[in-house]
Amino acid sequence: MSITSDILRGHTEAIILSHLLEQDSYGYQINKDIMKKTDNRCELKEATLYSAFRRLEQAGYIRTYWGDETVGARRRYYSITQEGREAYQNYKRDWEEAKATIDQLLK
Amino acid sequence: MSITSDILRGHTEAIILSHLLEQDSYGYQINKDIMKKTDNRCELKEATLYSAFRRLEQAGYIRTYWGDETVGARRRYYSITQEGREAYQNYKRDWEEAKATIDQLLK
DNA sequence: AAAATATACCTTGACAGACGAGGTATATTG
DNA sequence: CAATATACCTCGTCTGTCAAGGTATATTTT
Repeated sequence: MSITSDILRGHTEAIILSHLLEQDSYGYQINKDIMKKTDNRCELKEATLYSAFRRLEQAGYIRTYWGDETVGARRRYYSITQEGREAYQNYKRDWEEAKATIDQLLK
Repeated sequence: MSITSDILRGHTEAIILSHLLEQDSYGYQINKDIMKKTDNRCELKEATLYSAFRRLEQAGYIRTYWGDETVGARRRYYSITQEGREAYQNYKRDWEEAKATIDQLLK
């Protein structure tokens, strides 16, 4: 069983930022890593991922650069900015509070 | 601070079903009760509530009947069905799993 | 008595995020 | 040489939330 789109919604950006806190990475890899981390319970579909990247960049939470691969397909790397780190803390606070609230309602 | 629409999404139906497990109730009251339960952290907007009612009824998870008020505005009551109880258990399982998964990702 | 607020129901249309389906290009494997 | 894996991307659809609007009755305030 895997996490539904409707539950995922609202967490995509936080999940990506969290991953970028560990290290810079690129779309394809982030996708695979998150699936692996969660035993395939959470899959960010490509279209979802790329639209989130666009929002995050627009917001100034991430920056991008091209990798210097000489072989294989080019990779667009993402790195989290200082604002991104702060935004992540807010996302996390929101999550902790939402989690407690929903837990309280779903007795 | 209150729960965002994007996080709420996917939980509305479960929240309503959970409330109806306690007792039959009507829209206006459910709205107030949920706000009170959560100190205004979770507010299901009216339009959101009514569209959820429609989905839940369509799915056979709730049934409705008119109250027998002789004074004041009429009330449309909702009650949870057996299928609704089963659906609730599934929502709850989904939530427990999603919660663990997201917790794992937002380190 | 008139105006405002609370109780109670409802609909319509806009918006935004997730995603299916499609596309491009390179490298490896059978 | 066809298939699969790696890697990027876009377009259009779908669905749930919600702002804004509406109706009607009862109570409270001015």
